[in-house]
Amino acid sequence: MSFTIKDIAKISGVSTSTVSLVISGKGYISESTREKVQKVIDEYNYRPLRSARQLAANRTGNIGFIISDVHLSRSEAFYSRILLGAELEARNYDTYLLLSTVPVHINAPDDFPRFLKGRDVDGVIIVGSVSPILIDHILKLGMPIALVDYRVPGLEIDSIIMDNRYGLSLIVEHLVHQNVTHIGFVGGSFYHPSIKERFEGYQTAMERLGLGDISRNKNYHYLVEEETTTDIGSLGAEQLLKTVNNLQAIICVNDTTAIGCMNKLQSLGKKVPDDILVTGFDDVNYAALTNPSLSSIHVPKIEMGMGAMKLLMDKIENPDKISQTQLIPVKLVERMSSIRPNRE
Amino acid sequence: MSFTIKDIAKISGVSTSTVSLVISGKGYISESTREKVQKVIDEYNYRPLRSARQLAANRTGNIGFIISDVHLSRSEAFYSRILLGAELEARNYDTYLLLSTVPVHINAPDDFPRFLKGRDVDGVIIVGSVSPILIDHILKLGMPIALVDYRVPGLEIDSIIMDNRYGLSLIVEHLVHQNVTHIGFVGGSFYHPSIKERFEGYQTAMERLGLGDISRNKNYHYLVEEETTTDIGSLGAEQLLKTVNNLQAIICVNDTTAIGCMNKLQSLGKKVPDDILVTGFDDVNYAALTNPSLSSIHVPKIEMGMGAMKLLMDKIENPDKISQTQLIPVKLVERMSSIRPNRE
DNA sequence: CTGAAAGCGCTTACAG
DNA sequence: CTGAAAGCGCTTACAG
Repeated sequence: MSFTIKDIAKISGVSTSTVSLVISGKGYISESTREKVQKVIDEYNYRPLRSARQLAANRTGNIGFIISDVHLSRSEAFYSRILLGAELEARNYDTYLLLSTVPVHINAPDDFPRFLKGRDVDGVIIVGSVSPILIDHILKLGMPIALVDYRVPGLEIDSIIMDNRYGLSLIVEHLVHQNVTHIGFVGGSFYHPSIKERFEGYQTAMERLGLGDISRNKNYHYLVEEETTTDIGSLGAEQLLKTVNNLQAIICVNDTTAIGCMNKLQSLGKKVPDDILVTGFDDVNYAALTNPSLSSIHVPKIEMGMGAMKLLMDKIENPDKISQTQLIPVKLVERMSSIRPNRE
Repeated sequence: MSFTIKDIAKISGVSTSTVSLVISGKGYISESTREKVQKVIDEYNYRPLRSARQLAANRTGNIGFIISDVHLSRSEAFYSRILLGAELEARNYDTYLLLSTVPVHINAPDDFPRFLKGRDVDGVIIVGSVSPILIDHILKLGMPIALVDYRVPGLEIDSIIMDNRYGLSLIVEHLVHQNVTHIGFVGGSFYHPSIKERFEGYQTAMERLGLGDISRNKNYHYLVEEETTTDIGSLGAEQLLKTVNNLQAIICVNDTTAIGCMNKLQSLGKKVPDDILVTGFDDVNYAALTNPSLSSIHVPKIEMGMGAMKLLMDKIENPDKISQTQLIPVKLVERMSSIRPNRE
């Protein structure tokens, strides 16, 4: 068997309480004692047994990471970065992440993540939109939640969201500065707040720049009540081309749709950026690899994941803390797809 | 607080031992007692606390799932299905999967998954090729391993692999039956055994069908010491076209390279399948969505993940069991990309 | 087939 | 600042 806290205590000549205190960093320990004990711990490479620790401290040491199956498969490049960020931060808390996908529409309690049925996590991070039934259920369990890229207005839950409206205003300004004014928008279902905010950001920015007639013109935006896929991007491009004269640019609600959009434009004989400018949102890692490279709004995904983990652990340690919403800043990344040629 | 085993014992009028036995299904319990206790458990929706259980039984209840960062990012569609399979099976053992990526080349112990440093898993599943240093280290820890899509000859480790050679013979036969004989091969680094086996399968099948002169002709295959990406597929297509007269078909080592290959062929004005046939391997979920749809070798990924989990749990319960290698059968899926038009 | 009891390896008031 | 001791909620020989 491995060493236990008793062994370490005996070797160091102190009590197990003292060893425990040294490890956890809690309480007051004289510097000399701490050093003495720490030396023994290091020497024997001692690590406390998780399950014993958990049992005694009434913590599981696990955090649930929940995402809808549809989001994960549709925007894997986006959400997997958030998972990575959360995992990186989890290491600082000596916590493990338990990943679970859930159906978009929860029908039965059977669809809940199984770590919820046991008492196997101390809290959960939920990424993207998810059934209100699930959130309700977790709340009733009294379990802390941190939301990423989602919000439930009216509920007291920590959340981390990116500044979608601001991102859209950056794009619109970038285009208008190039004297591009006939700007279409391809979006998706408002079920996801980010999608809605991006569309609203488009409208607000257009109106602010005196292009309100365009942003309110039905022909200028193609929205579908579906998940944002490359297909939606293709359909949107086709549709806008059909209904709008003199279309100069298409703002896509995210990079995935932008890629579908560019492919469709090219297969219809329209060159990007020569004939039409295209932009995305999220700046997923393949955005720089498309041809032409895709202009996008950079979203710090890793940081969002880390932030969620921090918020959650903070909430677990201080249950009475007031919940907050963090708005993560974004920035424009100009690439080939949105640079108008021969501007001079 | 929640109910404990003591509460259940008191309510049912038995001892905690009996309740424990009912839950675990171990030992002999009279049917009537079992029913009585089970009823109370169901009624109060009792679930034993993991950490207590783990502490008492000296099990962590966790399994580590290790994959190299490069594999995961290159073949995400393939390996994520294996993860899903393992997760599905994990539920049957009431076990959680702890996911960790590792660098392809481990340099320092710091690169090891952190669940290895603690004693936080009962065993690990390793997917794809991984540094021998890591495997050595785990073996020294005395921790059971199950390998998926990888093998270390000479070591006693359970492994699950697909029948790569047989898959390749199916492809070659399928092509030759259509009177296609000028068949090239695009592959990757032999660091990964599957890649090597597929190439060898190609050679063996070609020779068996009397086309040995082709399979041994360097001009007929493009192999690079790199991860198999779409780029490799493009390069391979270009290269084979350049060096081989009358090229009729290209067998790609997996679907990813096949997609790069098809794109390149089309951009060079060659039609698939009219001018050249193309095949892949793995049958990832987007293989059916390419244009033309891609013929491939179907690999039961979910089943492989489940199988690995079973092998591993079996090994954990019976440490003296002899390790085995399971060869998973594969089958050809004929789609448009390999059907020669106007055969009649 | 079932119960009493020890023990798993920690944490945490409590006392000093 | 440190130690003795109780207790976390289970499992598992052991006895009967």
